[in-house]
Amino acid sequence: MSTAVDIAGPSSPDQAHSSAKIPNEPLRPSLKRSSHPYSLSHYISSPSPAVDVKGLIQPSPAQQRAAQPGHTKPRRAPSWPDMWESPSGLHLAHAAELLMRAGLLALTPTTAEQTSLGAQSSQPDSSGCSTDFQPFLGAWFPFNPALFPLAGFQMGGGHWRSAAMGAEGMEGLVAEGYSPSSLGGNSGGRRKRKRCGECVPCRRQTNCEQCSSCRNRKRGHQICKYRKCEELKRKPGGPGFESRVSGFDLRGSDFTLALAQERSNTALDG
DNA sequence: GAGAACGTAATC
DNA sequence: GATTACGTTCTC
Repeated sequence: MSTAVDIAGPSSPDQAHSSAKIPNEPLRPSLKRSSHPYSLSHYISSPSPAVDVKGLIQPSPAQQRAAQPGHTKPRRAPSWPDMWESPSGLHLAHAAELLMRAGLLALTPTTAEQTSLGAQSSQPDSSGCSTDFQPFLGAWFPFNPALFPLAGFQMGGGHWRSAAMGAEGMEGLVAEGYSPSSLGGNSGGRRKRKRCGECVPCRRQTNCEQCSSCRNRKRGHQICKYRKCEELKRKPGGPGFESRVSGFDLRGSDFTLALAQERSNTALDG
């Protein structure tokens, strides 16, 4: 079992079976083929000396039970979906907090970051929207750009930019999930979007095997409902489509609530 | 409108 | 060629 931090949740033999074709990474190989030289584990493998990240970022007890041998069915605890797999994104908040505690996420940008990000993220995009996560975490939250290329994307002026593609003019379309090949225009009109790789469902590594999509995979040809990319759920050009990137669908949601709760717990612990 | 079924693009 | 999964159509 890998000791690398598993952002998307638990893994177990049965889950390995249930997602036989799902790699450890939550992303499809095409996204995995980023030009970025490091994996997530690379950034997490050198935790700050004061905090044991592996100890902090662990599956829930229910997941630990599920990961134990002998479980033949991914039967979940009554609390399912738990924090790690909650479609609401709570686990993202938790992970962010944990990373911050571990010093893996800076609360304030370094000078270099400010400089580089000032040239990228802080620039308003065409819609006048700048990328800033401060409202969501109560502090400047850089969403360390080094992490984004893991999915082949990186932040850029409020749009996702394909790091692998590097086609500036395509970033808007890439943000909408269109693959470069699908943008060729000679594919007969059928354009398949790709998973963003960054939303909560995309980060899930395992199929629930219980939703209708999982149960009916042969006929349905659909990905697990809990792994269905939030971006792909939206229709291109549909309402709210333009805000999907900067907001991560967490604006005003239980994301900040979870953070507040976590901080409250921390204060109590401390 | 939601979910199921199907066609098929994309990938391995 | 097999598999996965997005997009569309159909059914309720």
